[in-house]
Amino acid sequence: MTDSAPSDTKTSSGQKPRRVVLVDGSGFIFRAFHALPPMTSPDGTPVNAVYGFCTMLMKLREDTKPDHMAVIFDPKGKTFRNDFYPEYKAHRPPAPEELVPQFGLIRDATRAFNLPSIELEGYEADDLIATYARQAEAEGSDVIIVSSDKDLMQLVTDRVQMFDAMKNRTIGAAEVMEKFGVSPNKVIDIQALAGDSVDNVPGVPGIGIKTASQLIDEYGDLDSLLERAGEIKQPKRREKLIENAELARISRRLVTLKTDVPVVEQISGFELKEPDAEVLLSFIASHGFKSLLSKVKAKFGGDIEFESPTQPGVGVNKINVEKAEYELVQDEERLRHWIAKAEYAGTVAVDTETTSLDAHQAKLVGISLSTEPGNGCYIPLGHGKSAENSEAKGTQGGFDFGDAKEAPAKADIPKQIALDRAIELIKPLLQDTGVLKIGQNLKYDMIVLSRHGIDVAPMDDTMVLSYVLDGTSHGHGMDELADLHLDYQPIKFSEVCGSGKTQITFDQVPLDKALDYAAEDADITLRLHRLLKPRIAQEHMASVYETLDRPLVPVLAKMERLGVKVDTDILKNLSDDFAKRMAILEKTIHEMAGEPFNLGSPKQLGEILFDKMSLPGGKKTKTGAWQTGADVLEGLAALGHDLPTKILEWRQLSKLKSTYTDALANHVNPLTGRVHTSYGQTNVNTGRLSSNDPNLQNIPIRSEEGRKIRTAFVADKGCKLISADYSQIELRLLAHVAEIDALREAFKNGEDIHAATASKVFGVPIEGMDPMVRRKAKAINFGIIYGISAFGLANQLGIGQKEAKAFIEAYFEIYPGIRDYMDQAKEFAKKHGHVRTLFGRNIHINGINDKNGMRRSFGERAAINAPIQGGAADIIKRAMIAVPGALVDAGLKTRMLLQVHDELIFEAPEDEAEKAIKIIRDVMENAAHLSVPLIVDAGIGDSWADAH
DNA sequence: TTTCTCGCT
DNA sequence: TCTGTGAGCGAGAAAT
Repeated sequence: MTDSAPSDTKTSSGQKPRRVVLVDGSGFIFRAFHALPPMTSPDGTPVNAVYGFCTMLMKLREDTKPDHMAVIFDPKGKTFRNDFYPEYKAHRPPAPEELVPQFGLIRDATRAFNLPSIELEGYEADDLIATYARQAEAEGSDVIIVSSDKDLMQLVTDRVQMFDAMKNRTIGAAEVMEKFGVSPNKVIDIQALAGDSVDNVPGVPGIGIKTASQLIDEYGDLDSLLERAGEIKQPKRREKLIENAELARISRRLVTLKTDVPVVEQISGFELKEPDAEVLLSFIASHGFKSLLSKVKAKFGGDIEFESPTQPGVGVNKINVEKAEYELVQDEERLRHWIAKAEYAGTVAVDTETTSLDAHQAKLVGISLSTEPGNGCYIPLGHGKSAENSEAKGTQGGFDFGDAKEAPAKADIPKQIALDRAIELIKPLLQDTGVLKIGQNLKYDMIVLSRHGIDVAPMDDTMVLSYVLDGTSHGHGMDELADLHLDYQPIKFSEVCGSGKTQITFDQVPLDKALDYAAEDADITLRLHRLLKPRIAQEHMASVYETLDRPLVPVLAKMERLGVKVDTDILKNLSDDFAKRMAILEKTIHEMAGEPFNLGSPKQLGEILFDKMSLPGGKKTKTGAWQTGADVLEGLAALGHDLPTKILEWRQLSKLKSTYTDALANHVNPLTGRVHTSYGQTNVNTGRLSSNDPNLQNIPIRSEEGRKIRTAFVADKGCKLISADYSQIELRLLAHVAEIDALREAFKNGEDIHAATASKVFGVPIEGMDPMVRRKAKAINFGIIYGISAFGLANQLGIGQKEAKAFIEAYFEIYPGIRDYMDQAKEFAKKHGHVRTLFGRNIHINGINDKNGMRRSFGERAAINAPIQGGAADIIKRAMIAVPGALVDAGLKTRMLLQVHDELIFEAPEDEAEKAIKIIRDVMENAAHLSVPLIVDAGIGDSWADAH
């Protein structure tokens, strides 16, 4: 190399030696992270360590004037040291969450500076540095190792120095002597004796650095010391050394850096190059390093300004969907390649393909990944017969399968990695705290994967991101988001699997078609993430996303996975009972009507009531049919007509039977014997959750008959159900938000809030109050939250509109702040198009500026209600995120199963239920600190009916 | 697929 | 003065 070297690289031939700078990238990022205050880039990613790294590189180039320079990183995973000492570095806690995304960025930064970014699987950065340092030294170069890691001090020589970039301090032989009390070439012996608790190097117990340096001073080196250990005068020390000689030798192997790593890149390739100004500036600008930008411009030229902040809104800043390249992964080697790629990128979009929309029964058919827009892979895992490549299948089309002998099953199954093996390989990636997993509705995939023992973390969900940003102004399905943001129409599921009767499951899809569809999903998810995530910070939604909706995803996944036990015998008995009574009612009604008709048909019923029987008060719906709602029928019943009364009874039973007792039994999962609802996190405008398949948020409670359904929701054997619900949370929130002193006082004093209101509005004492009076006040209290009108209240209470209007006026007099609050809410909504909850969630209000008066007042009522309902939803979300951890911390096995807007349901082992209830109540009541107390009512029982 | 009705908070 | 008249959901069945 010396002969062929270009003349401008100086060799040891008397001229100034060339200077090689080796940067310990992994060591630096940890120190910079802890040393520098938190910073975030415009997209909300934490970047303090990356910033520190960039300034350091700039400064280093200036100060050290290297001829060659490289940045060296620790690879992911175990190293050769773990092969002979598995405990090595085993106690390291996972990296802080804010540091995780920076691992990838720091490599990006290195490349942006046009510096080699070096790492090698199986070897620590320290070993690579050692190898390069020794090579460079042998070639007569000077070496500067940019690190302050004491493990590298063994490398210091005349030609090799260390440099602590954060303290701006050079470390030479003198500094090593100061630290270890010996010269650099004896550092290994000291470390072998003293050990290192951080890296979990054992050393010899009872011997620290001081003793070690004394001993090495006296005996020369470790081998001599161990050989002559018997000569040591202090009995304890002598024993320890003799006993632990082997431990010392292992420790020496652990701390000795490898100087003969089979490196791929050569030092000659580290020759310092000027960075591409445009690449570097765009990297720096995109991460918001303003002060660096001007420095870089001054040094390297270039002319890039900060991009003006993207206008919030839909359809801007589209990423064009360029030609994509997708790979079908069918063997372990390619899977390993993709896993490494994802580890290196630090972010990966993940999507699973399965056989069912029910995550609790779906069979995992394949996984797709994407690390960059335009790339992606699909890993088939459970494709079966007829899932051959569609072309191959086409050539088989001529065969008469009916006559042919059945081919061996294996021949029909396409080549794919065994499911268990693939899970084993991909699990570390999906659980790696250093790699962000991105999904679209990732909750589904998390449930499927959790059934294979994988807990996906950390994660981002593009569906949730979209919801936090845009509310329900549009849907958040992937096809819709792709169309909206990328102007691209992805392959539809129905194009791959068909629809209706001929629909096939994904395991029957030919691999080439499956690849196009599945890899595209991951690719698009990744692209959407790149568009949506930056908006979170720009639009100041970081708090809502980071502290509420994102951490809720794994919580919901867990709840759905657990499900709730339902006693199907109880349901069956109820069904039978309802059916009998319905049959009797049906007969009676047909007799009364004089002809048989379909009781379930509002149309036929309306014709019977109003055309045939000519009952009064008939009103028509906008489609021209008679209205037959409960209110209409109740009105007729009040006039003394029997038939409507019977219809109402029948309807109640019919509803309970079809919607609950029959339907619920069909939702019991045969594998778990429990019912697993699915929570919709992005369906409700105000921030509430919704529940579907089945909806467990509308299980009857108000009527005696309906309440029986809740007896079928039971605790597992040896367990109890706990129900904990917030008392009057929305009224309390109103009192807090609108600053209604009188209301706040009543809550602080623990008064019956409806009685208190009645007492003030109607001027009667609380003692001995007429229940009717309290009922009126209760109706007003609730009505107010929704922006009630005199008409509505009159209807509700069955009083005249004038009277109702007087009540409302009186109410506003008593609580004057309420009117102000309502006006402010409306005004805010008119101005911004949305309102905001206490916790920063924006709720879009449709029609607030509509010309149509009806639509506008609809919007106005929404503006009044949304901050209250949404604020309550935020509070219970905070509780849901905190409660499971609090229960675990208390050593309890109690688990959260269900949420019903202001109520949480838990399943607790019988003997810990009382303890659990205390913790649950405490966390829920402290989920927010308002100017009124939050109160939680909780109960224990064998069924939901008992616990409530 | 849409409409009506009704269950919950 | 008159509209139509507290909020937010999901599900089943009939009608289209």
